[in-house]
Amino acid sequence: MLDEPKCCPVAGAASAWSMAHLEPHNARDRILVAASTLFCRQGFAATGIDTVIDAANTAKATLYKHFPSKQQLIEAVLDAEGETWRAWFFGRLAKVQAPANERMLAVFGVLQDWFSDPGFYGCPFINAVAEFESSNGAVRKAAEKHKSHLITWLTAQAIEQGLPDPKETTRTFVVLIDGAIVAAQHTRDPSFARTARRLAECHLRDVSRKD
Amino acid sequence: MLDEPKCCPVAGAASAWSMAHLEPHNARDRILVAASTLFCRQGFAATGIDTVIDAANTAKATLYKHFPSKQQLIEAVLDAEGETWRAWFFGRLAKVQAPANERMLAVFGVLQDWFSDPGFYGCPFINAVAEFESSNGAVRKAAEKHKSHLITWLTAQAIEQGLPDPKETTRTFVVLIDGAIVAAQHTRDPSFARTARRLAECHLRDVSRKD
DNA sequence: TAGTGAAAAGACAGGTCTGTCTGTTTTTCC
DNA sequence: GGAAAAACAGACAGACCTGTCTTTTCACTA
Repeated sequence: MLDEPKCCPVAGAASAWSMAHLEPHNARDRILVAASTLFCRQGFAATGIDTVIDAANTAKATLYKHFPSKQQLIEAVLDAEGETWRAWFFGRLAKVQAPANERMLAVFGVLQDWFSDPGFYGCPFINAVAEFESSNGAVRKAAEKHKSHLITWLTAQAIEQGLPDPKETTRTFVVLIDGAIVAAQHTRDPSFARTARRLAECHLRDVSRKD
Repeated sequence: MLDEPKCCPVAGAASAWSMAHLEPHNARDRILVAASTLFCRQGFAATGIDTVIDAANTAKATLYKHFPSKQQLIEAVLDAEGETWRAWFFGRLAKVQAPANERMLAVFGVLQDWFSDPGFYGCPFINAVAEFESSNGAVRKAAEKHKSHLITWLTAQAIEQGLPDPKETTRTFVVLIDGAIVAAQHTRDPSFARTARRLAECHLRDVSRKD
């Protein structure tokens, strides 16, 4: 999806972080949006192809023309959902006009907005890896790819700040981001983003002092 | 399981954190152990009853006599796996002869041992909630119950240390523990436990200073 | 030794799953 | 307006799913 921008955000949709809120313009996009919604809310294995067909108001042959197997549909959903989420996430962060220090901490404000959405269901990649664990290499690869984008961004910020050990700071942020996501998903309490932010501030103070 | 201790650890088993390494003494325990292993490694929905039967070397009628439905088997597995894990985890922590300060930080050492086990597959409760998300209330409840044990222990430690805000310290540790688990699961790198520990130290220094 | 109950083995029903195939209708584009 | 591509509708095959049921085996006990 979105090779050419055939999907555009629904007017006034609050939840630009998810594909589920795009207005699909063709059968392929409709299938992707429906599959994404269902897979992420009911599980990948628990959602049947027929359910996707019904939700997408399409035909079986059409689905299998665009996505030759359910496995490939799952991969396409993760790919598209990841791209949508990252566009939203990094887009929000790019608007932060502040020193790298503050921009890095702004991550947790954006996360809190995500957690506060009533449709928040956790991170699709964390959920997918949790569901398939070791039994689906392609899903793990998709998750790795997604996380590598995050890591690249975080490391760049750490370097821009001139922190002594950018890699360790990145690892620190990864733990905090994953932890906040899971805690918020389980408790439905978005304020775990604040808890994570406080820890991040603590870490940044700590490593700056050592200079 | 374990109403009376009919299961005992396999001699020399390194991985006492999981039911999968107990020596089952009757059909019911064999089913629980097999189901636990399969559910946690291939997913709950993706694992069929017949697969469990085969792995447990038992008969279908026997399984359905002890667990009237797959849903109830899932709940029993989570219950038993949680109890086994907590017995291992808190047992390890109880052996730590040190001030509450150190005992709380010792959590991350125990976690690292868990992550280092080749059979580590993440936290069964995080994985189960991820798989079913909102579509299975009983699973969410089981996860809540498990986490509440952890929270009780953490809060008690924070109070024993005389920390100014035990609840906030507990929330902090919850984020760090969840984050370390997920990061280690995805990367298969146990040292995320150390990263989390450093953050915890940072937090404890911070809240102690404010006294 | 006869009886009792737990477990094994596996056939079976009824439903759902993925994926294929055959037509018909709609859209698109020249 | 007419040809080509795309999408719709749905029957169908074959596998697999959960859950029930019957029959056989076996261990223990009165």
